[in-house]
Amino acid sequence: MPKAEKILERFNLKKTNFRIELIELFQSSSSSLTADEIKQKINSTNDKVTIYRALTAFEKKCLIHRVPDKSNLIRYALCQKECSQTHHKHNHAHFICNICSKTFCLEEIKLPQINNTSGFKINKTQLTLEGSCPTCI
Amino acid sequence: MPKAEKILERFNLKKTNFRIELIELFQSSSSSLTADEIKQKINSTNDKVTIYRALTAFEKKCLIHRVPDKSNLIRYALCQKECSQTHHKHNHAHFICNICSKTFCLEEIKLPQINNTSGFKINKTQLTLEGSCPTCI
DNA sequence: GCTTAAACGCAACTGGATTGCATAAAAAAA
DNA sequence: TTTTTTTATGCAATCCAGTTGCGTTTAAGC
Repeated sequence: MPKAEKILERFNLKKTNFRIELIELFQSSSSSLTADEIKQKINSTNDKVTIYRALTAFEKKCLIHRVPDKSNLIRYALCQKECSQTHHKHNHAHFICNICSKTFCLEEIKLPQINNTSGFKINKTQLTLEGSCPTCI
Repeated sequence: MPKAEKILERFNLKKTNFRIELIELFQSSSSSLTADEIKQKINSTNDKVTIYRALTAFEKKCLIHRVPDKSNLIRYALCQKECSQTHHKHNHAHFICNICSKTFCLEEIKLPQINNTSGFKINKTQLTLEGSCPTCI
């Protein structure tokens, strides 16, 4: 796994302490994160605005991607290597735990191939599973 | 299709003008609805709180179900006959139009069968497609 | 070191959704 | 029909995740 500093460099982002910590947090997390969870886990004195802006910047560079959330929160997970700086390419399912509400990327479950149907032009497919995660089972 | 009054009766809900109109609106809508869209389409003088509470009541009775939304709004669509008063049973995909932002239920696209995987217990599967709907294509 | 563009922090704001509580209206009971 | 009970409604206030403006700080390139 590439060092956080290297990643920021590659994406032309400044290496601030907070952003380095943020990338490391994503790398060490098995599940996705909300702004609030980030604030708690990093235990940062940073303003929430800083968190939101970092997330927006990371998303724009295709470093992280939004994942579904039960309570309609904005939730992010680290992207795979396949994602370029301009295009997200995800072909995996997402899992939402109904007990702890965390969201996980299930790389091993690939998306089904759905073709255009009755006037609908399909550009993107998303598969979201719900249940209990390994820790809550 | 059952009359709105009959439905309210069956679910032990009072037959108020607003709730009758609301059910009829859902029945005549090809796509799902947000609280705001409902207010505009019914052109009601009703307070937004009344709309939210009606939606919550309908959802509890399994008369409507939540569907995904791009902007994290709460969005509902009418349930199928298979839904009992206590359990939702949906096996169809949802489609989000990236142009008009409406969400549609695609009854003809069935959900793939996904089995439990590496410690995750799967209770529910959701398939969300994105692209352009027939009107926006 | 100096410059500049990106990142940050504070405060105020936005907007969808929720809560409390008093009132109105529908359904049930008398 | 009248009374009682239960449910639905309306208004006001509130909540809270997320955003915007703007002045300040800091990293990085010269």
